[in-house]
Amino acid sequence: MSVTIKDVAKAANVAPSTVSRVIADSPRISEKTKRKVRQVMKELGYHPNFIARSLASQSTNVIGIVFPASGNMAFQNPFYSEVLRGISEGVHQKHYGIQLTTGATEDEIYEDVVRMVQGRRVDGVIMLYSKINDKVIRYLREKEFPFVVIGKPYDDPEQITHIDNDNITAAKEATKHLLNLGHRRIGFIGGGKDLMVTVTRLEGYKKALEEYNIPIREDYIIHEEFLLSGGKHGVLEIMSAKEPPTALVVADDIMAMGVLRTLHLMGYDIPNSISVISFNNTLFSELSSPPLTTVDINILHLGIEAVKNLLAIIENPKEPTKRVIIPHKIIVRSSCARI
Amino acid sequence: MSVTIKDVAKAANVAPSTVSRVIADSPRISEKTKRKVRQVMKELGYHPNFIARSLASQSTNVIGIVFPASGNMAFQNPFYSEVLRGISEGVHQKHYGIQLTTGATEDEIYEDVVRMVQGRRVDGVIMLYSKINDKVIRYLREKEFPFVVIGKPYDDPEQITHIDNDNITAAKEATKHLLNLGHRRIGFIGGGKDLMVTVTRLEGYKKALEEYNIPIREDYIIHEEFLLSGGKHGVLEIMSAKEPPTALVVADDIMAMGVLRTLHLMGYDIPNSISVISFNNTLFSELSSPPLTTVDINILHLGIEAVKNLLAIIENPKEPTKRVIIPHKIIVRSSCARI
DNA sequence: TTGTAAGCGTTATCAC
DNA sequence: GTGATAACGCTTACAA
Repeated sequence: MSVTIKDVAKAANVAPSTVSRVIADSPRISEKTKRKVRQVMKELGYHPNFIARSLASQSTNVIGIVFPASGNMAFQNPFYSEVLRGISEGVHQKHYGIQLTTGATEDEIYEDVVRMVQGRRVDGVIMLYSKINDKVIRYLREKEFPFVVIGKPYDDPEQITHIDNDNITAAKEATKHLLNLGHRRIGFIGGGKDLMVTVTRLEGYKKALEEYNIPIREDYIIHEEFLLSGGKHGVLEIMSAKEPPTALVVADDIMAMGVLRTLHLMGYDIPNSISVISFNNTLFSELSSPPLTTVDINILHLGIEAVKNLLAIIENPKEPTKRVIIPHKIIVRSSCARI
Repeated sequence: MSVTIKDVAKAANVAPSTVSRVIADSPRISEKTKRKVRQVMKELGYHPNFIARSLASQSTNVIGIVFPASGNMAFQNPFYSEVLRGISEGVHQKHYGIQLTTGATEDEIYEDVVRMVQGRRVDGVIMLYSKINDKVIRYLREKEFPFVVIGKPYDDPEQITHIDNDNITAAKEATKHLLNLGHRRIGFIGGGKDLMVTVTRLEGYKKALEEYNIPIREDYIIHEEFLLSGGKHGVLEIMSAKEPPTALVVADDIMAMGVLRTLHLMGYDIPNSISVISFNNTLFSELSSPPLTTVDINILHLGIEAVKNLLAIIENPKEPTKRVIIPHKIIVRSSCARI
């Protein structure tokens, strides 16, 4: 039906292999032949069949993107749109395509990845999350399939190329920001305990308190989902302590939106009766009232670097393992005040 | 390297074609053979190579998603995350994969689509936007390639299967909502003039005014980008009219966020000194202050229906053209008041 | 019910 | 420099 390499070969009076070489711009073909063949390709409206090429060359020029499994509500979080934007940018110049997992549960996503990998649909994979004991990662490592993770891998981080922020330091700085404003009763609201971002940000929070010789209180540490509702539940719980905190470190912007709103409903005035600092600097933090003081983690670059490093691995499987740290920066807005 | 259909055939003492038939669950194979072959597949850890299958069967089980070209800032708008969620949901059960365009400009996206289509990488395409004189649509129609559009096609809408809201009626109702609250000076802030959502929503706005015998004022109609900044510019312009409007119809939530914020900075009190109604009912509208009265267009179902209809076309190219209208509903919050 | 063999459209390995 | 020809891993007539 559609025009193939053979049609071009016939019309140009050369062999199919020659046409293939012209496509690959092989230096072993004379300029004259190249010109002729290209001319014919244009006339006939030839476009290479990538599927056939993939089968023959054992590579697809497509990379797979693995989303986390929060009932697919993950999409709600602008973090993913933004990181996808970065990935698109990185991938586009290199003429790679991207394919997404579509599963909603952990098992479905695992199946998606297996299908992508075993089905030879992709040349490599970018993991958009990192959690403790993840079977997807285990699988990818077993297969020795090219992949990078955005975030800090739980097992053997020195053996897995990953793109991350220094979340421990970032959280430490965020907490110190509060400390420096005079707060001493500071709470932490994070996502699931098994998510590495939560783990590392919690660690930074604890370190800051330790530096100030402030004892860690378990009732000041709450884990909820990275959703609006998670923020709501978290704040209800944490503020029911006998001595409620005067400031909150919230591990995610969207969660912080829930926190802000609930606090407001409870009658708190932000930042005067309670301060809130959060993470990610997505559009939400700019738009909330009051605008959120938040840690900008440069999501776009997480995506861009992920692609860059994954492609390096794909092109050279012996590429040494790397850890890339994207710088962060506290963006001071109006959700924190001196106590 | 990895286990193929031949390995399975050998191990199970059958022909490759038999294995192939077992995979396809052909009724012409005895249960006994099926059991045996499946057993061997499990033992050997066989997984079909989709690329090879695609080449042989001339179908990929992948659909392409085409994003609009607003310098890729489109991702900023939760509309796309949400519609993608719907698409994922629809696609997943059918075991289809999704591939995204990654281009940022109109030309890049066009190239992406051509590569997807000519490269036989996808079986069909979902357009996530609709604009006047779009070369992507023209190309898809020329090729007679399966596609559906989310939104109303500009040319020959009766010849293109599309999933849409009744945006004219929706905008009419939104405007009447304002009219019923006593407003008579009502402005419209929409996206680019070439976007069909803008065109249809503007039309609905005009119709409502006409019904109330209110003359259309050109200085009350503004076109800006569907971005935060678009809302800001739009409101600055519209409020500089000699007789500024007392109410605004804004064609998009995120734009409305910009409108709200700018209005606030200008000293307006919403909804008491000016009312705002918008569209889409994304998370933003719930979180803004005041919460936005907005038209819920059921984005999730736009995505789900798009997939359903596209798959129908892929499976049966003779499938009649359809127009699917997803119901809308005004969600009353706190951004509109009686004048 | 199962096997044989010819594609699917490329790339890659030999020759010449 | 260019041309045959054999993969790549599967599907699908056509035979048996």
